Amino acid sequence: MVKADGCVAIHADGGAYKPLNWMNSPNTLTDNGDHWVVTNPKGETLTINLAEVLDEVSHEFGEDPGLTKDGVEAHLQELLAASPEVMEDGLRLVRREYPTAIGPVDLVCRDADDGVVAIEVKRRGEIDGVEQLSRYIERLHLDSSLGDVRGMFVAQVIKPQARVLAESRGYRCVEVDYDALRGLAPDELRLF
Amino acid sequence: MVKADGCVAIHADGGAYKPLNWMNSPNTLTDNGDHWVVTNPKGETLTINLAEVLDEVSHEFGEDPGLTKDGVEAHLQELLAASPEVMEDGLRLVRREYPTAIGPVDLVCRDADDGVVAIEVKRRGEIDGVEQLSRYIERLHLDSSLGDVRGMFVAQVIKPQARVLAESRGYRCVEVDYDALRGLAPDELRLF
DNA sequence: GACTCTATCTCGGTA
DNA sequence: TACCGAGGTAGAGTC
Repeated sequence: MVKADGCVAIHADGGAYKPLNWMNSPNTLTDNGDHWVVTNPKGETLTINLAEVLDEVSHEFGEDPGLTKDGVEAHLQELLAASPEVMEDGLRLVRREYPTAIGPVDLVCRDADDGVVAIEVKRRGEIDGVEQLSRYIERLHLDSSLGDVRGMFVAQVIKPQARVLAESRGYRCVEVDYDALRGLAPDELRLF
Repeated sequence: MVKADGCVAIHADGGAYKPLNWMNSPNTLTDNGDHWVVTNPKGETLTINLAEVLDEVSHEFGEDPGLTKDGVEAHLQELLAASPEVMEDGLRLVRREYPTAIGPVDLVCRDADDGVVAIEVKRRGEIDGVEQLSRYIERLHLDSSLGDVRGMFVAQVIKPQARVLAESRGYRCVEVDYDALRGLAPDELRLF
């Protein structure tokens, strides 16, 4: 199996996981008819002798959409959506993944005074997360139906630089404990 | 990719080694047209939604010949054949894989006194290796052209029980250092 | 980019 | 059969 990045894998007809032999990209494949030679910049060589060719097919698959994993940032967001009061007393969820033209806002809530709060959720709170929140808030301000929008930056750990930037822009910073949150969540969100 | 043992692997178009997702055999695959459901006895489920089918090919490959690895017992035997004096002064190779009716003897040599020596080579010397050597020597004694045959048991490590048995039968025990042997071998046998 | 840690790890070896 | 350790580990997350 030769993939789009040039890597080569030789699979046996059993055992899903590991190829018999392989070479990762970057490499170069030379097709010599009855044998292929694959070499990489480290000077390693993989020679494949072809005894018989039963089939040979090739397809273009285009961009790899990749995988999105469950149980990390998405799961943290889910837990916070289920228990907004953990972040601030009186907070109520308006919606998760609130759509804007520049991407969805993780959480939009209303506070005890009915003011709109835009919340950016990260596992590790760093500067780029604060910038992201700023862009969303700027965007939400254009939506006159929401009135004034307050920002809140929520993460398991917020780095000092990120905290300074966020607070200088008037965003509240909240650190949350993932495990405690998990214990607090309603049964249907718990994994055990 | 579905293999002969029923295992299923979903590969992205890059990164040779690891599938995006997979399920090992034993399992059962149910083809529901637009989606496949793979389940295993542990109760785990893998559901594959088919967005588009570009190609579908199937081949019978027959018995898997497997892989034989270099650098293990066969390689040790090769190195010893190239340097018999490592095992005993004056030893000269007669031949490797000396054929008998019950299988090949790893090495047959002649010692300084021109006596025939049958040698069993193992990575780890255990009792079954000594028994194997005994059978070969018994067999070689039937071959009157060789005269008396002495036994030698050679391994990287010889277990105490195996050593006791071998020496009680009059076989010399020799432990050899693979790495030292490798450094000692002629250039064409060296890998670097 | 270097380093650390996890894995439905796989795979081989040994008690 | 269970446990332990290495791997061309790969791959993701972190500093």
